[in-house]
Amino acid sequence: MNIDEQVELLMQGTEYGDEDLKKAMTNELRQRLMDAEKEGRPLRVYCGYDPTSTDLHLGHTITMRKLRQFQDLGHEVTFLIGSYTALVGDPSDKNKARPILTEEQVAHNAQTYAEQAFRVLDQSKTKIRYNGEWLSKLSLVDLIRLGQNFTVQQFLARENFANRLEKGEAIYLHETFYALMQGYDAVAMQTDVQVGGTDQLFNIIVAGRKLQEALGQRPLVGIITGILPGTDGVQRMSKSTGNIVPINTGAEDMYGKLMSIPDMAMVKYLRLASRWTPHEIDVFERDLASGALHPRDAKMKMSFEITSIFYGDAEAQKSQDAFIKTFQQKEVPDEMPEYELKSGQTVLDVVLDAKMAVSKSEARRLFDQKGVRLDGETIERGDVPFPHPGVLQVGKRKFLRVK
RNA sequence: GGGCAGUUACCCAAGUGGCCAAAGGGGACUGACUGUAAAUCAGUUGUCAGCAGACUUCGGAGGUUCGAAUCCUUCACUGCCCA
Repeated sequence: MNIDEQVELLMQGTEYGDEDLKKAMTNELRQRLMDAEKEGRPLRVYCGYDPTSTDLHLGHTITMRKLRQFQDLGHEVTFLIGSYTALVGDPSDKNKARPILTEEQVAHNAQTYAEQAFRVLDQSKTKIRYNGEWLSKLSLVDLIRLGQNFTVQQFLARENFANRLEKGEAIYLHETFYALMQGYDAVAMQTDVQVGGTDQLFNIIVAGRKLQEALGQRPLVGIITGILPGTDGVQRMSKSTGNIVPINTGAEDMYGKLMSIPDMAMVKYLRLASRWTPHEIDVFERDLASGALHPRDAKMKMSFEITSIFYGDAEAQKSQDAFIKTFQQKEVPDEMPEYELKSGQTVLDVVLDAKMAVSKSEARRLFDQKGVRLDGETIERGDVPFPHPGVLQVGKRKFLRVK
């Protein structure tokens, strides 16, 4: 790949919210790539992850995909675990302050986090570091010196702080330290390129670059990846919104969840989460627009690709077959949980015992709403003895083989 | 440190003594239509109970009252203004 193609690939799916900034970063990236080639050294690229939770979802992997692209182009990638910053809590893109984690939690989360990350990253080419390595050594005076590079106004101008200010919500002083700490990460690692989501724009472009410059380093190139919408296609994918595609969910579930996203979001998913090249995605987009490609088939391709990243082609194929059978041909899926019927159980008992409903009231509602079927026959009432062994279906997608 | 305002169900937000299990919106769930898409329509959305009814809930604790989300006391948390 020549430099221009590399730039195109690496800038794919980025979002700066400002054309000038994007142009500037594109140019700086091109320059860096050329310099690196001349000097015969790889670029030092990193992205930081705060191990605040253990369940990764597709949205978390966007920056990993980007790192992987750098990796494949021969650059040096560091997977930075924010062991120390997690103790502070990132105020980015939150309307509330994050809870502060204990060291044990951080250590445990970091472990599971990395395990999942290596489904995207090439483990043999990835360095893992913890920012406690250098941040824990800073003294109070050091922190104050870092703070001298910033004004309160710069922080107040930040969108998320400004929002909270306007809404009269709390902004804690310690939250402002976060950007300084992250900026210092860039300095400590002498970073050439930092990858992060749009919520990290301030931390990367303002904090990181400024500190590097102040401390005599060449300011890094910020690669700001766009936001992956959740399964609703509109809102950012996040656990609290409940629109996530989890990573550790099983191939079938992942494939199914991907099939349920709105058409609008398909291309975005490909640009941010797939291994396809910009050109391949352009073709896909064109065929979709011209009608040469049916949206359903298009989405199946997309779902296959993304599922395959995490589970491999064989599993993705199996999931696709199961999907066609269950949802397109309306047959019962091959694999489903099994349940041993105990004597005297009513249908309600089984639904509850198999955790297909949270409470009795909810189960009752499902019966009333004709949401419970046994071998395709709607069961109107829950308080009758379980009629006969068969496949119990609750709602559209919950199946249970009752024996 | 002082003054004022606020804390309601998954989220936002109404409700200022009985008509409140608590308006409205969002989200979620079910059904219809479909491509498990979107849009649309209908319904549901505290728990237990086959209608009736009972129980728990409105930041925490205590109190007034026949009766409290609503009044009082106190504690905790948040914001605003003043210092």
